[in-house]
Amino acid sequence: VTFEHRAPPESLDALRARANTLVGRRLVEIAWALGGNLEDNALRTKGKAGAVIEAALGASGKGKVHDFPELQVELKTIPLTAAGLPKESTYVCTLKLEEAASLDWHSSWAKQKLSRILWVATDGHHLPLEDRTVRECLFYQCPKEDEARLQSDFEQIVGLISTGRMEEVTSHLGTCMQLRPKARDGAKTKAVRNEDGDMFLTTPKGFYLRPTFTAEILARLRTGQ
Amino acid sequence: VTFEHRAPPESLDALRARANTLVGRRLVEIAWALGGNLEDNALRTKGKAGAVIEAALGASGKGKVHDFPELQVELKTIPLTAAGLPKESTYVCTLKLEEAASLDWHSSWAKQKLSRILWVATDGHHLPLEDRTVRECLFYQCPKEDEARLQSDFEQIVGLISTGRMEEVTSHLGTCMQLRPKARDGAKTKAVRNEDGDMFLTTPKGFYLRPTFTAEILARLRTGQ
DNA sequence: CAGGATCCAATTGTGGATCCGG
DNA sequence: CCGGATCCACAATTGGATCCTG
Repeated sequence: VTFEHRAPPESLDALRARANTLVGRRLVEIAWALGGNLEDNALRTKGKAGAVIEAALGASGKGKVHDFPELQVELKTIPLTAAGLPKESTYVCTLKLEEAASLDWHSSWAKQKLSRILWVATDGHHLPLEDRTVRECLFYQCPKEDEARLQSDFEQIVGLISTGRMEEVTSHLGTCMQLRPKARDGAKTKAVRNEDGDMFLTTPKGFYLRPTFTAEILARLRTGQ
Repeated sequence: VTFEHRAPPESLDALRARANTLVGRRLVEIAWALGGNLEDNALRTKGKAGAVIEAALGASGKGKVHDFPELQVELKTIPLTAAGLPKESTYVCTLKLEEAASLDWHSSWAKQKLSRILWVATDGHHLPLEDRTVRECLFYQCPKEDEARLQSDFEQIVGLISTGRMEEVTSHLGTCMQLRPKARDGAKTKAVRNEDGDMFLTTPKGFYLRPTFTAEILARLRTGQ
């Protein structure tokens, strides 16, 4: 699993053009074009499709909010079912529980990431990683209507946490975006202190887009909004 | 399982008033008031709640389209979950497959039955039959918007059958109303001949309202349309 | 059988847990 | 650990099969 990153694209049009050259190609072909491969000994493939697409498009947001910092664009690789619906929820960002009380939607990491997204949809999830293909690339600029729904979900969740009602926050909250565990097995409960000075135990959490919301977005983009 | 039927109600208001006297009562109390009981040796209770409610309200549409022929009202007893959502789909009527080609929505049995419905919703489906209660009674007059959706489902299904494409008709069709098997185990495949003279094998089928559609109807009726 | 529906095995959905590369 | 996501056991849904009464 090695390959070179391409240079960042110089404009949104250049990025979209580059993305469109990937459509229909197998992931292993894309890796070859970068001088690498996808052969490995790993038992699982989590995250590898995303890593290849990132390299091919020149995503380089190391330590930045966006994958393409100059363009303020987030890249999301999403697996589709045969029917063209998202197979999975989409990770957005982690939430620092200790900072919840001081978070505001309009300056949040979540809003920044969700405002402009290049969706790269992949196909063939019954096949080995190499043989999966890029099905379509769709550019999303978050409309006001969607932002209002996302803000509502965000504020409900962050509001409960900041008023000390963490135990009421479940993954069931949010019609577009939910809060779920985010960490590998080892990274379990830790103690955090909120701004009132209260200590509580928790596990790392992240925001995710629900598959139904992503399906709605993709459907609109396909029909030209 | 014996009880007397009450006389038919003389007006829609009388029917609604009579229905409202059942709200909150246990099914066994309703049977007692009719001089009967609900004790029996049957292993299952399918249809018994409906039979008690029919008797108590004076439904008597023997051989007629509606349960209350004078009022042109259909009675539907519907089990609810604790959250107040329908637990089951709702049977509408059977479809005579051999007549499909000559059926028209506006003169159909389905349209007639669905145009005016008294919903009697029951609660407590984790309890024995006797202890289940009547939760609410809601009168539905099918609005034009709903009728258009029902007509669309009906015509899609009937259209496929009447053009000889029975094998394409599945229970997945229809967003409001679907076609499903309707008969007990013994009543299996029989040969029918359609109007083109073609013979085909099939099983008895009936129209059912999907739980999501019924949920929408009930929610609207509760909030006063 | 027709009319009243419910039952329940199989499929779909989802949220808590987990995996990889750097 | 963080950022990239996927995995998968169990809950929710559903549609094919079935049950009772007259």
